[in-house]
Amino acid sequence: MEPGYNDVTEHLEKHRFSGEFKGRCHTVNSVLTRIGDKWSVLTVMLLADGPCRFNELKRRIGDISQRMLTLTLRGLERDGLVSRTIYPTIPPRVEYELTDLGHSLREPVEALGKWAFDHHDRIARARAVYDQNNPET
Amino acid sequence: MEPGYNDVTEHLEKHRFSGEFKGRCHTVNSVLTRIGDKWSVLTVMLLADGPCRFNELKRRIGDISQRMLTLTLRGLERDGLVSRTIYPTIPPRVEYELTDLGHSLREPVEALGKWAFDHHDRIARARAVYDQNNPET
DNA sequence: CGGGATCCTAATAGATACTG
DNA sequence: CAGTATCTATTAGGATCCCG
Repeated sequence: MEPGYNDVTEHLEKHRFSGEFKGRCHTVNSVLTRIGDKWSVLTVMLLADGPCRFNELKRRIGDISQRMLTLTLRGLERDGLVSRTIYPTIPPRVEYELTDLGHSLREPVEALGKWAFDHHDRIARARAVYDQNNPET
Repeated sequence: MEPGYNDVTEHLEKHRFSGEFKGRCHTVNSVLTRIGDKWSVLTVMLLADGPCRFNELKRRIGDISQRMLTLTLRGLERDGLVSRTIYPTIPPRVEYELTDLGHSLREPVEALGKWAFDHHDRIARARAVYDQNNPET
């Protein structure tokens, strides 16, 4: 499992009794950390269209390395968001597909996506102002 | 701006015309990457209660280092999600507070939080199953 | 085609010490 | 109190080669 997966459960155990609110936040946080990595959300969104093979997915994402796509898919599979089906043909054919759990993630993620889209210009402006007032190192 | 902020705008520029859908995804992604870091969401959630001083925030979060809290707050401030007010008393007093933009982020984040909370047991089980079937390296 | 294994770099987190 | 500076450990991510 090489590059460290920060474990939701462990994190939960550690913080569950340190206050309901904070507990909830750490749960949110662990999920955000999980799907907030560089490729997970994009992958989930692309898989929303339907099942997809490894290399097709790779092409559609475009600038992802083979390694990261593999790791991303393994992570999503481990969390039960994506299923992996092997067709033992020659050449081999492997299809990835969103599970129900994976599909259920779309709604909140798209809500956040909408927020991002609605406000990204405002964020960009805020950054410009900030950078203006805080000269480069 | 030391530890690299992956720049929303730049990312947007690069991907805006490579398809509306993918463009949207990259936008979502950049926002997720931003707020998906280890502390941002937790910080925003705690600030939702009202203004808070640096060290009080640090205490409430508990296991954050001074450095990371500073970096997190700077990032949030730069994105216009948090305001920083200095009261030039002795000792100095600095209050952080959510801006309107920051407050508007709460809704989608809480939606995701709810999802996380509703499904984290299912995710944990999925992981257990996966790890069962995929013995440790 | 769909990866696994390996090597390498860059980004990020934490610890510690110091400062106005 | 509210940071900055510095140093180190850990992680994420890319490149490359290989294999069934």
